[in-house]
Amino acid sequence: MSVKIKDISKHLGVSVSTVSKALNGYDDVSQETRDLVQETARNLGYRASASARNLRRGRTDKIGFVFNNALTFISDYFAEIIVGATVAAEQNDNNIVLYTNEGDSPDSLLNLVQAREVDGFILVWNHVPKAMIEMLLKANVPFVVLGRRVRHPLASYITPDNYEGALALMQHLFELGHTRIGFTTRPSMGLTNEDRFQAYKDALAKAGIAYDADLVVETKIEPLSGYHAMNTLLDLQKPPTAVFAFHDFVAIDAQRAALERGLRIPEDIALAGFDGLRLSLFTSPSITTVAQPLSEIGRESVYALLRRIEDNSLPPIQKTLPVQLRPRQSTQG
Amino acid sequence: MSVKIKDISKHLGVSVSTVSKALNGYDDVSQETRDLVQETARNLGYRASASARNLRRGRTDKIGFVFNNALTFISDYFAEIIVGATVAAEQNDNNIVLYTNEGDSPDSLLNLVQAREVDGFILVWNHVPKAMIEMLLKANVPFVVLGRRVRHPLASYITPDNYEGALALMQHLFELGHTRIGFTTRPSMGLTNEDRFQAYKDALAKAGIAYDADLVVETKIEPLSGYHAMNTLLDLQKPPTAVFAFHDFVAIDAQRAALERGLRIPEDIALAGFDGLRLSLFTSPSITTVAQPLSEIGRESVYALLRRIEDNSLPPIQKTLPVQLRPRQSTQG
DNA sequence: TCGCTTATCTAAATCGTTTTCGTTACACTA
DNA sequence: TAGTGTAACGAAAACGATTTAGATAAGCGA
Repeated sequence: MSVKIKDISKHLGVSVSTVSKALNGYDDVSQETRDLVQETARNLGYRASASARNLRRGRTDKIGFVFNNALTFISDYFAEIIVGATVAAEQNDNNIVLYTNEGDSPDSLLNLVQAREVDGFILVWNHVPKAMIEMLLKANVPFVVLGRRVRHPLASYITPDNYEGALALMQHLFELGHTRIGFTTRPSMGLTNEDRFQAYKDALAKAGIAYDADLVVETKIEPLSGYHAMNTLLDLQKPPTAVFAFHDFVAIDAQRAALERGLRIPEDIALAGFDGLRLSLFTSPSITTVAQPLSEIGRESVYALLRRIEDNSLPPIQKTLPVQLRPRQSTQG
Repeated sequence: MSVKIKDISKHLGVSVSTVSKALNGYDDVSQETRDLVQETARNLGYRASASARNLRRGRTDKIGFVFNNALTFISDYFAEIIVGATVAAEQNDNNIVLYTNEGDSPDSLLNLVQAREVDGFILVWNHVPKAMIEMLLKANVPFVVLGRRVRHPLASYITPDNYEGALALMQHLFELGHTRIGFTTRPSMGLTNEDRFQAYKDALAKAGIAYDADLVVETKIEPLSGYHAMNTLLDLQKPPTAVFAFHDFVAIDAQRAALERGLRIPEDIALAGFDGLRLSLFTSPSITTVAQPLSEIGRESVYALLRRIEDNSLPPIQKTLPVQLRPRQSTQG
């Protein structure tokens, strides 16, 4: 059996309360006994039982990380964020507990909330339903939405700057002389898509280029959606000279479509993605993209959540982190 | 405040013990009250407090997943395994808690053990020091090493079949007519490297080809190691016609070195990697590799660990999962 | 009717901490 | 000298479940 507080108490002939206080930094214990307690605790290899401690303190020092397991697909995203979050949590004496949540069922999350296995949640989903946000707020559960903006004024989130990133990307394409630029949307991605799309339109307007609805193609979350989108664009009477794909996987698919038609990239058609997945660096040509600060997003989400756990009545934390344009061969040659 | 067992008890006018038993499937409670209890539990939204339950039962229903955060680098590996593990854990009413363990310090792991925050550990490291294995065995902590073989007869592990995979890869190269095959080793990877290397040598022997030490180059875990290795091999007086890289990242680096020299792949030099990272599919040419059953490895590790948690005195579980050759352009054209 | 078994329930101990509220002893002040 | 303040400690009550050991009542056979 493992060593308990009682063992230290007996070993030293002091009460358990004194031992506990000595270990937890209370000030009504003499320096002498404090040292003694800490030393024997170390010698005996004592570590407080997490369950007992949690039960009494009403805190678990654990953070729930709820993800939609479709994320495996974009493994860079998942891995870097989660590692960033884990490290940040550990530095604050917390740990991350993983939960998958398939089908966005509010019930299952509600369960987690009520079991109080964790002090709060980081939600990593493509789309967080409004009903879920309302439910979490009503239940007064600390939570942070990671990786996407949420429209609710009371919800906390940490998001990459999709708008500015897309703007920078458009600027990059303008500088290379493109005026006819295609865009692949993905409406199912909610505000992430909306922000990138809005930046696309705003950039055009600011550059004095008329918006052409023909140049905007919708893609779904499925293999080859980028492939088809690119073909649609190239089949236009007046095809674009550059394509801004909603994200890197779409871009990779789109690239294949263009190459199969014998087009040269970027000479015949330039191409850019978004998110900064490592994949986009290894394609040939490598694909221009906008990199998200993944590990920082993970870290900041943990910080934000910890603050909310500290005091959930504070105003929500809504943070937009800067992204970085990565010009590569697919636009620059 | 959340609803407790006492609330149900008061609500129905029965004792807390009856409620607890009704919920936990004891047989000394009538069907009638059992139904009643379960229904009100549902209505009131009751979920047992994890800490209280854990404290009393001496189990946490949580599995520690201890990883070396260098794993971010091979994000496919990390993401797929961890998602597989999480799903498997959830299906068995368990959850995964993440721990990073930098510097292989035995102390920090010992701490985790003693805090009994989890019922057991899955270790995901490049190299698990023998001292750590001994320590865990001595402390009688259930654990499973994931992704690599361990020499200790009492340690449990789940590993891909590195030997058979490498053998299949060599066979593939032989069939394509190669007899002069380079190999990049990575001694720091312990048995994983050893198994792949041994298969390389055994395959040569079986094919009646003399082993040539010049064709074996050592690489380290650092960027460009594959690049340098390939250059070394190509600088030989009699360079190989094919190179088997220890793993996909090395292969990607190696590929770049060959392409920069103006060589054609696979005509001038064929190339293969190992592990089946998605990256190797998107390079140009795509790289032949041996795919690990990642999500299965995660899942099986959880199963194995749960069985050890059930009874840690059983003989260790040592499982080798089949891998799959993925022939691609870098060998076949 | 008595005793025995069985079915159902309850009281109370327990898990290992933290934390509140006393208690003691001693020094110091007026 | 009585009173007061303070430093250091301890007893005991939580925290919210599970589980053991008893209690009660009903059912049944003799």
